[in-house]
Amino acid sequence: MSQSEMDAKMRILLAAKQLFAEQGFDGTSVRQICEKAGANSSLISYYFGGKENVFFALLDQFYPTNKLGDPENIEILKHPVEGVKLFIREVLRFKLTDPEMHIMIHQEIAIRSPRIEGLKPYLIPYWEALKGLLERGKKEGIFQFDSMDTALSFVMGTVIFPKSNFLETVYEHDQTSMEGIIEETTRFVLRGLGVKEV
Amino acid sequence: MSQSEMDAKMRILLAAKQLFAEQGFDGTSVRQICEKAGANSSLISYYFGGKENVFFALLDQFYPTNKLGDPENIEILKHPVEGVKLFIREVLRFKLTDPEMHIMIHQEIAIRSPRIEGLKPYLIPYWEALKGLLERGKKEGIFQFDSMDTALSFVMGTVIFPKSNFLETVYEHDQTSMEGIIEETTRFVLRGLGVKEV
DNA sequence: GTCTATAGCAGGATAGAC
DNA sequence: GTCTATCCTGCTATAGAC
Repeated sequence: MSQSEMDAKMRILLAAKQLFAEQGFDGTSVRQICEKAGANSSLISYYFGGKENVFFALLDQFYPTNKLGDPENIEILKHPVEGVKLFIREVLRFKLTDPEMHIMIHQEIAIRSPRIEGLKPYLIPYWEALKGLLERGKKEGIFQFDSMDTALSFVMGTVIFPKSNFLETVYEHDQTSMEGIIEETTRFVLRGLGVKEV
Repeated sequence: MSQSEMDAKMRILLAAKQLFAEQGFDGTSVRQICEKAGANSSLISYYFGGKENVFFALLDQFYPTNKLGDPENIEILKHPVEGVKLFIREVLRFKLTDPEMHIMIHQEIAIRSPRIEGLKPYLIPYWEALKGLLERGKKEGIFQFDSMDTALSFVMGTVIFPKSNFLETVYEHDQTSMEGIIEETTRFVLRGLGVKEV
């Protein structure tokens, strides 16, 4: 792959990422992407073979490798509280460092898009890991909840729901650092799960 | 409005509600709606004046009146804990009794659709009320959090994030009653906000 | 590799018959 | 009020020149 080809492809990817996040996959046209990328619209077919494949190319390019599966973290994941902390940190780090990707994925989940099937391999491992942590924590008496599904939804909603700009008039727009947000979210979740000293 | 007209309009509304929830507004065509409704596709223009107006007709028809604004609830809203309980109950009641409407609205928020402007009058009063409760609770030392925006996002994510069917393989599909879900969600949120005895 | 031009289709909306 | 037929627009994708 030549340097210029790499650039054209990458320009298309970056433009698509931004537009998908702003307007959704359906709401974004191939023409729009290429105009923003300064490329000819036929190049989408040439490089990717269609708009849908641009979406999956974005996942390959920008979705982080699952840190929760790292061997070095195996020990941490045996401790429910530390495991949940790591889980929240990883998800929020992604959400806050690449908000476009996060929003794009959130949209796909929300609209139950046909691309969900292709998304599952990227997402499911995280939620399986969380479920394992919740199960273990409940068994050990550290977490208190009745329904696993409600608990999963609780943590999921808390960590993946992005700041919605339709509430801009309600938000105070307080500036909180990434570490601050991670810390406070962790406190919300662990307290919510019934952990006493957080 | 004659009885038969009422029926045709209503059949279209119900079909649209279901399809919007399943496939999103953009992913649903006028032809599809009318086929499901057993009506001619030109009737969308005749009755509503376009697809977008079907969306807003759904809001008028099915969005609940804001119970939090009822005079009888003024006293309750002065007590942060009781107020948050009422808030969660009202939002979850809507989400669980008319999931299609809830999912449809959640989608619009997620994709930042152009219809958001028209949605705001329906939604903002709830979030303003919640913000007031959080402020008061924090001032009174009942709730503990640093960032109002993070706290708002926390409660928002918890109550509005719907069960995502892409996680069907992860969920246990435990059957919990509406009251059970409301109770457990209330516990998550109040605990998360730092309320001790819940 | 990158362009122009266009095929081919599906969408929303409407005119006009009944 | 409800239908058929059709218009127009915008989309993705591709053929083929350069």
